[in-house]
Amino acid sequence: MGESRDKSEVTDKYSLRWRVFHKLREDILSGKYSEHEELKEATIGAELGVSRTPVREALRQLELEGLVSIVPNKGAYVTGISQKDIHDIYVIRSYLEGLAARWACERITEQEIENIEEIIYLSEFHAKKKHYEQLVELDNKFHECIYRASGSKILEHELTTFHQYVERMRKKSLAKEERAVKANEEHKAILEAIRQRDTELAEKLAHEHMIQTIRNMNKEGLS
Amino acid sequence: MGESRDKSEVTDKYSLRWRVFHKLREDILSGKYSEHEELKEATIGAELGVSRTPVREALRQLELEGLVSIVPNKGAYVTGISQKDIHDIYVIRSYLEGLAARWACERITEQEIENIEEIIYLSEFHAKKKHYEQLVELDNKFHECIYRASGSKILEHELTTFHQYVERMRKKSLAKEERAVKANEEHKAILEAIRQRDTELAEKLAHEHMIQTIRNMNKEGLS
DNA sequence: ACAAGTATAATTGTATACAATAGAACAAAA
DNA sequence: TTTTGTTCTATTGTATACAATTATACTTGT
Repeated sequence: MGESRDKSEVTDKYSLRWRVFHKLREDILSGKYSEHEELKEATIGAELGVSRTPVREALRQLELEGLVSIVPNKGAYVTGISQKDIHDIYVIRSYLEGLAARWACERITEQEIENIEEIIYLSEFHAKKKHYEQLVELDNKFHECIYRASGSKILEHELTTFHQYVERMRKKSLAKEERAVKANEEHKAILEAIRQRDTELAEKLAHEHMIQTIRNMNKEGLS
Repeated sequence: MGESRDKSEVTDKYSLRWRVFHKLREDILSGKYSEHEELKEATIGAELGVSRTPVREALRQLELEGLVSIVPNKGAYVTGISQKDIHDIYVIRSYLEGLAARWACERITEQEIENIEEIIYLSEFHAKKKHYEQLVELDNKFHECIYRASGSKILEHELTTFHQYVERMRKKSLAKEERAVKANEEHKAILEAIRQRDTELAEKLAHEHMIQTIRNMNKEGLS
């Protein structure tokens, strides 16, 4: 990757493996590679200007995420994720987001509540202004705050992974003002339930928030 | 790992990376390494008689599973999983197993139902005979069949990972005849609900099956 | 023409060599 | 004594070299 010195040294801070990993993930999710396509270490390395070593490490990680499947001594093949997979992820999330909200009721601190309030407040602002970039960022933060507040390392880890997984889908979803506003209102309701320590309601609302997202996704033509 | 030629050539079929990965995971989960302990590539490589390369790949994978955390240019540190983490995993599984059973209702084939019947039948036999090794194996198979029958690649992948994660806990659990018999009866009920295509009941039973497992875990002194 | 077997090439698996980084030990100055 | 700066060492990051494996192409015999 020879584009050093053009985007501040921050870019260069990341290891090659990290960059290859994210590049490949992005390319797979964006459909640059077709299903079952073979990913040859040397080829990818050459394209990205790195040796096979970081490529291999990245591929091994992607295997664990289920995005490529590796046949020993043969090669790595793109698995990709289908439209159905994305739907499944949202359904799974609907359960786990519910659980996270439930646990958050029992463990959230005043400080964390205030942080989330600020996020919601800012989201209202940016929704009005149609600052979609920021909206996605704030949506990220809202959910990650809930995950954190659940007090469960494992659940946080799972949900964060899924969350990143469907990032490109969310970007589309929130780029509709109507949905952006509604999503934020749902966030508000979830926070309120958590503040009241109403576990059942919080779980239900968080669950339904995902279901709404799925509905919205299906309404707009998919992919 | 110089123990070649003692356990049939099957053992040797696996790549070094695979072996290092599983060895490390086992060692971390069994508490051989203490929390925050540093895992040096060269040291582990020397212990296992392999070079740093497979060790590195294994560590990167373990990072994604959350068992080690890697600080760039510094090292890999054991994260391990606490008793609470295990509890959390079971609660998460209780939701996802429910979902898997629900989806299985809609998609399972006659052939798959028969396979599961056979597993249950065999489990009864081995439970009576106190063949605990086989029981764990059959318990694995039962759950994996349900995961497969759910028709969701993603859900299957998630649940399989969790399942392996808590394997050592399950071994203890099923080594009590009382629990082994009860677990099998619960399996039977779940299958019956799925056969009747009763989605609500199947989900509820699969969910409660996990809750029972948690209760049982807490009864016996934990790890 | 076709099948089987063998050589050849391409690709992954593993080991090692080299580069970059971070931390420790030590020395010098205040 | 404390602080700062420098050297040295240990460890990771990356590239390359070599080994093992798999797939391909070719040859040979029928």
